[in-house]
Amino acid sequence: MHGRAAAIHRSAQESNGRVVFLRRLAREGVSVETLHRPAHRDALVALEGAFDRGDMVVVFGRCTVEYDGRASSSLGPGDRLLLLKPDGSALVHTDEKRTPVNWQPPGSEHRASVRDGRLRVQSRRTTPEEVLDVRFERVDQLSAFSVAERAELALTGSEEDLRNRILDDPALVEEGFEPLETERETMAGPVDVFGRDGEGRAVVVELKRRRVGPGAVRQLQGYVDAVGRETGDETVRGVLVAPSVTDRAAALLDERGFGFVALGPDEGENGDESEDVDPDRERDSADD
Amino acid sequence: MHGRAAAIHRSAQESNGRVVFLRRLAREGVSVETLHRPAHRDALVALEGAFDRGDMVVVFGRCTVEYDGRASSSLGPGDRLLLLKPDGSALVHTDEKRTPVNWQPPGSEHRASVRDGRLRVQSRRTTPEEVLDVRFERVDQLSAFSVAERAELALTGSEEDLRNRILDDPALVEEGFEPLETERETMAGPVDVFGRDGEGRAVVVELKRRRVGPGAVRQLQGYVDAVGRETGDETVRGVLVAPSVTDRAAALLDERGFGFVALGPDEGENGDESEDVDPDRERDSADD
DNA sequence: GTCTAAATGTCGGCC
DNA sequence: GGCCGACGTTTAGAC
Repeated sequence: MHGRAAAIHRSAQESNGRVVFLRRLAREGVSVETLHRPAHRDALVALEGAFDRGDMVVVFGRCTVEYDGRASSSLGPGDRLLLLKPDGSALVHTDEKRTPVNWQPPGSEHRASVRDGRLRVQSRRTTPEEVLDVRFERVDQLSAFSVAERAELALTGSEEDLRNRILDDPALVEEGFEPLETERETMAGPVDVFGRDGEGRAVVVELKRRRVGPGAVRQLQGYVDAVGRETGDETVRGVLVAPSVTDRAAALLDERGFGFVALGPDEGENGDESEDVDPDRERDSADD
Repeated sequence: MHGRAAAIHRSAQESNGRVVFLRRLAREGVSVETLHRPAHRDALVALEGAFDRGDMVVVFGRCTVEYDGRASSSLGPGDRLLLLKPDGSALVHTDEKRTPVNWQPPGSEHRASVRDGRLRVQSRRTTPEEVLDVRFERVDQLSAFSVAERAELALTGSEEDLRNRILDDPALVEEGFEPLETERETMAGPVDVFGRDGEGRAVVVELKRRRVGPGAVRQLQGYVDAVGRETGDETVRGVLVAPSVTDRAAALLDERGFGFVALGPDEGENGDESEDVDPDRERDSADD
């Protein structure tokens, strides 16, 4: 469409003897442009056009990948899918795993070139300085997608939902609990919910949306210690709120004298027995 | 190519009046099959063929996404790219961010169907039970890629590299340090490096490949406490090894009397002044 | 920008 | 399969 697409058409015809397919659709604001088995030069022109238009680009082919930045990596030749987003993200996917084998975060700058008979896509960013280099020896397909319509993701079941649940009904933590502050700052970091119990003692509440291990207890311990030091109060209590705990976490909670409340972010989850439950009772007991 | 492709061709011709493009290439073990603006039934047949062959699939179009499992989410209509992998992974990408807006981990099972005039791709897994539902109102393009060649990723700059660096030259931690055990188990979790200093005192070393905050100090504290309790030794020392620390982390290290060694996983990184550096000196000092 | 912790985190390793 | 911590984590929110 307009100057860019024309340029791609022209290049396609110039591609000496190789079969190049190009299709561009524009309907309801969405357009797709695809090259099959393009010559590198044609792929290059198409890429530059897609970058200019702010398209999402998919390149599939045989390539190598080099990365250098926070760490360094090298990936030998193989078939991969490269996804380039207009926000500067780059993802290199193999046929396995949810996580890309290599990537570049949003804000990076993509550049394409042809060198040594290869299509090269470079993505660079700063702070920290990082470079991703994808060299295609063969491009099987290149597609540019124009993204017209968006929508917001609505997600439930987060830690924030758990917090709201507790602020709505503080008795879920324990009878008489009064929340005073969320994200209360301490030297060890922010406390999820800070409040007082029925007898006026300070209570640090740490929330987790899912089953927790020793890390959550360390976190709670760190906050309890920090509040203790910073207020001079030696009687600060700690309570962990989570759907469940591992054995080790339960033992640590016990050792430190922390409370545990079995509660998840969703309505349907173990919200009933909130009376300062001994963590041992929450685990699968041998006698049931 | 062979039965499957033929079936798609046939279906394509049956697609009443709609323009459908199909291309299948097979060279050097790689093949690509693409439908442009397919009717949902054609897309369905192509998807099933791709699942059978173990192809990587990309679907771009206007869709809604529902997810229910560890959390729940809903995503209104919009243009997205769906990537389906033969290992059961599913990724829904918008034109922003490195992280997919919705996904399903490896091991899930993908099923495609046509319902209510929409192409529906469902991905389900168990343990935990999770479902992803992508409903396409319009498919702009569907591509199936056969992945033939793979290669292993070689990455350097990890925490393991840092550990090896220290095991090679324990004096980097401090003069006289003797490593005795890695991944030493404690109730609070495994200690990166456990050893003794020149005076025979137990030393817990926590390694981090990058700049650390309070979390790393809490981790170290948890291990030091655990080793202290489990051995009855009150004199256990803690040392954090990382390229640098935040102010809060430095203050916590100081408070707990832990040591800090400025060292990263790579050769070129601050490996020189390893003599039990006061964390304060590692931070940007007001007077330089 | 840095800092701090959440995340449908994902992933690997060990049990 | 659960548990545990690393990860080029990424991302959001606060300062």
